[in-house]
Amino acid sequence: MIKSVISDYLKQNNIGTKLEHPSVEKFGDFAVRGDVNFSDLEIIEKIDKVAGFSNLWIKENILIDEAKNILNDEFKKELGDVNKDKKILIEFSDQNTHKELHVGHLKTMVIGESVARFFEILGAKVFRANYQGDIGPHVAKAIWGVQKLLNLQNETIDEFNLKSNEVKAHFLGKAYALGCTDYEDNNKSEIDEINQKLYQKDDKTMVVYKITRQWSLDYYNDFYKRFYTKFDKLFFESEIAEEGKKIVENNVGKIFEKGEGGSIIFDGEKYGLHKRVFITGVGTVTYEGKEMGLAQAQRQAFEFDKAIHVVGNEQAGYFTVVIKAIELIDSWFTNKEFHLSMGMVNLVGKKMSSRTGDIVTVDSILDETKSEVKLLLKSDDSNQDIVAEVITIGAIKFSLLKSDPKQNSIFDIKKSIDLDGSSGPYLQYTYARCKSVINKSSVNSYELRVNEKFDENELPLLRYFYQFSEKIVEAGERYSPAVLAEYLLNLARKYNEFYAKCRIVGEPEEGRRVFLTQVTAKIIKEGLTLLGIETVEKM
RNA sequence: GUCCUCAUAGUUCAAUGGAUAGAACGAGGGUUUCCUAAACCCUAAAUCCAGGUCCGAUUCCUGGUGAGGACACCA
Repeated sequence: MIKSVISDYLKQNNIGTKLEHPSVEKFGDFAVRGDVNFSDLEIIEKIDKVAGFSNLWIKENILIDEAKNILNDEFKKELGDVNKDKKILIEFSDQNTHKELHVGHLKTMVIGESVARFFEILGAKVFRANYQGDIGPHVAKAIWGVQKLLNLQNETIDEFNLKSNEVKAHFLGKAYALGCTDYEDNNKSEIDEINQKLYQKDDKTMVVYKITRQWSLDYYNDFYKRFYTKFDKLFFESEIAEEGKKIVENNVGKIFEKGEGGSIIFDGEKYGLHKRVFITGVGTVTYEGKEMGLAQAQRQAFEFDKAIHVVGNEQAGYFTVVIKAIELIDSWFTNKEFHLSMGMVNLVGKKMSSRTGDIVTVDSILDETKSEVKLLLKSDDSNQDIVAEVITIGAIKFSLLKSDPKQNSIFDIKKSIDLDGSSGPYLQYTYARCKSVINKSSVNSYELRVNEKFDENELPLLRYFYQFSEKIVEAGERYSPAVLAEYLLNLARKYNEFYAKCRIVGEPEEGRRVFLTQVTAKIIKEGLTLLGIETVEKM
């Protein structure tokens, strides 16, 4: 009974599973595990789910149509309806001016950009926002350090200002580290004074502040370009601080309350969370307080349906409290604010810290990876530098995207970025290989016959294509580009396997096989684009 | 101390209650008169421990153990 119901169901839906497993009992063209024992309906659901994920066996005609849809971009139309008319604000926010960029920041930038692209292909209107800390003690420390270092070098800030973005940024990083070590030892009061002056907009301090702030911004801008990210708007702490403070003050007695020493706090404990200080006893607004202003500023810039804050998971507790406060102040924000909690990037054995200098700077990764890529390049490439750059960025981005963003990851400085195996270059290489085959073949487009038979080497590849759309949707729903990254790797492996076994050009099967190659190339290119990675035609 | 994550081959990661736990790196062995060897093929190698729920648990629950993080004037 069960068997016939399932069998009919599977046949109707053109679904079946592989037959080879020892624990399956055969019947007709289809199979199911032998030891099942629940109602017909339940088992159909289960099988459907299992079959939907792997070993799916759909009639070839359906598969061929799917593949054709990919080639002529039809699949994009369907995807565009998934999040149609949704407005998503994505905030990249763990950078501070006056500090150096490290791998952790890179992860935010790379994942944020990719998630943005997923929402775009799924039909949403996306607004990329960048939120940076350009005021506060860390800035004071850096400024203090800059002044000290310039004195030592006998150089004025205007002279130094003529140097390259990179030099200035590293100098600033060094100055910040110096400020940090000295803060603990003996110059606490001096640095605190600078911090006060920053908030009071003291003229002399502001001169140095403005110049050094620009150093950071210019430097970051270079990276945004190199990593194919651009922002619709930059939000700065210094600009929203006042508004945030006002909002907090206006809600004292309602949402906020007086804490110890004249501070203003939010008592999250009423909601099962914890208490946090929004305005300090001295009257300066904290990060939490500023967030109240940021929410409003972001709403003003873009009336979003959802705001996604791409920030490390160490901020998870912080965000639950802050989001609660935002929602209580203005119910418009209810269920719109979302913290995309990302795992941290740690160094082998220790935590990364820009205070102690235990960081892997973005420059060092770029330089090291690029020089390694250049060693692998064939010498007859005319535009070597462009190719090397695309592969370098691809390798770095992919290494950050290939695992679930929520997981913490470990970065090993000694083991540089992967260039083979499960890597960006592996995909780029497979793409270039496909292009090479396509160029060698005289077949441009091949009209597949009705009931065209694909042989045993071709079929595994054909069966893989239809999953492309599904994986994009899944990756979007889970905020996990890794889902697609994994799929692309598997597809590329399938293709390379096929390539190793079958000749394409000049064979009787050339038409079909070029078709498969074209679809593979198309998926890899579109897929990599979603990950924010470019391809090269030759490598 | 309270709370939150997490624990899978030597290493880095997959597996959203289903079939034989899947890759990559590293280790060992092999493939190029032939469309790109950044590739392909073969071998060895893993679910932290103890209970529970279920026909079925890496996945859910409880308790251990271990790692990371957050817990009032930092950002």
